Amino acid sequence: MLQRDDALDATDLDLLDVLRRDARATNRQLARAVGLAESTVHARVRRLEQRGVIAGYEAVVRQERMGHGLQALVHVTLRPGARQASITEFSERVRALPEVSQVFFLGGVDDFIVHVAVGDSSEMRRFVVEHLSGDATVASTRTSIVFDYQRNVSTASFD
Amino acid sequence: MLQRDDALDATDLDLLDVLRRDARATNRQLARAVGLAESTVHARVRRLEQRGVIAGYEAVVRQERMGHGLQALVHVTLRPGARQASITEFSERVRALPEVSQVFFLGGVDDFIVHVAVGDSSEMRRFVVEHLSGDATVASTRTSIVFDYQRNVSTASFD
DNA sequence: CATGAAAGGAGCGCGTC
DNA sequence: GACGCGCTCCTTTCATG
Repeated sequence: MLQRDDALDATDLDLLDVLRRDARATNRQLARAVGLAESTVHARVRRLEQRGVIAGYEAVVRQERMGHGLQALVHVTLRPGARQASITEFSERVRALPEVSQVFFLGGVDDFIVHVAVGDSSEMRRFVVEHLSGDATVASTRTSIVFDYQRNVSTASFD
Repeated sequence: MLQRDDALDATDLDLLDVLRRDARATNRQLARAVGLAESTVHARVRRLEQRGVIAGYEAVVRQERMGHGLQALVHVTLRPGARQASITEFSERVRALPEVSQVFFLGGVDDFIVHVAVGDSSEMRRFVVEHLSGDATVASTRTSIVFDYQRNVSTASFD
C-alpha cells in the first residue's frame, strides 16, 4: 500500500527476529547474528525503519508490577444507528484512556474489543461503567477477565 | 512474588513513559526528560529491569509490510470436558504458531481469544481449520476480522 | 551492497556527597 | 539516592572494493 513490500531477504528476517526479542541489541550483536559487518547491519536496520517494517521500539512493562493486576477484555457493541463519525470518536476516546492497552475494531458487527488493565475489580467496574457502557453510542458491553495472556510478537497499530 | 511492588515514584513513571514510546532512548534523553543526571537515570532503569517492571524491549513490526495483511480475532470455546492438562497443552501449542500474535485465556467460560495475522482469507481459513477447529479439545470457533487495531502500551505476557 | 577504519557519542562503574 | 568523571564500548559516516 504505502511502500512496495519488495521482499525482505533472509538477512532482514533474521534481523527482525533478533530485534523483536531485544530491541536494544547492539549493532555488534546483530552483526554476529547474521554474519555481516556492523556497518552493513546498521544500514539494513535503518532501511527497515524507513520502509516502515519496523514501526518503533517499545519497552514491555509488566502491568502487575505497576498496580494493574487485573486485566479484562471488554466486548463493546455499538448502537445500530451509530454513525461513522461517532464510531471514530468513540474509538479514539477509548484508546486515549490510560487503562486501555489495546483496541480492536472488528468488521461486520460494529463491535469493539478493548483490552483493559486496572488494579482490582471495583476499578474495573468503575472503568466499564464510566467509559464504556455509559457512552451514548454504546449498546452493550460484556467483560471477561483475562486469566492468562501470552504474546509472541509486537504487532504495530494500524495507521 | 519476585519482588515487592514497593511503589514506583513519579520519576520511575516518567522513565517508563519515555521508554514505552522509544525503547532505544539514550541515557541522555532520559536524563533530560526527568531532570536528573545520566548516571542516576541509568541506575534507575537498571533497577526497573531487575524488579521486573520492565520485562524487555521489543521492536514493533508492521505485519502488513511482511505479507501479513489480514488480522483476525478467533474466539475459541473448548469442549466442556477438557481437562487442565489439555487446556494448557492447547494454549502452548497455539502460542507457538508463527501466525499467532497473542493469546488471551479468559476466565469463567474456558474460552480463548487468539489474535492471528496472515496473508489473506484463504490462509486464514486454512489456519483456523488446521490449528484451531481441527483440534480435539476445541468445541467451536468464531472468527472476526480486525478492521482497525490500536495499541497504547506493550503489556507483558504473564509468567 | 558489503566492508573496515576513525571519530564522536553513549553506557556504565566507582568514589563522593 | 544523586552526582560527575573516566574508561570502554557502540554508533555512524565515509571512502573503497
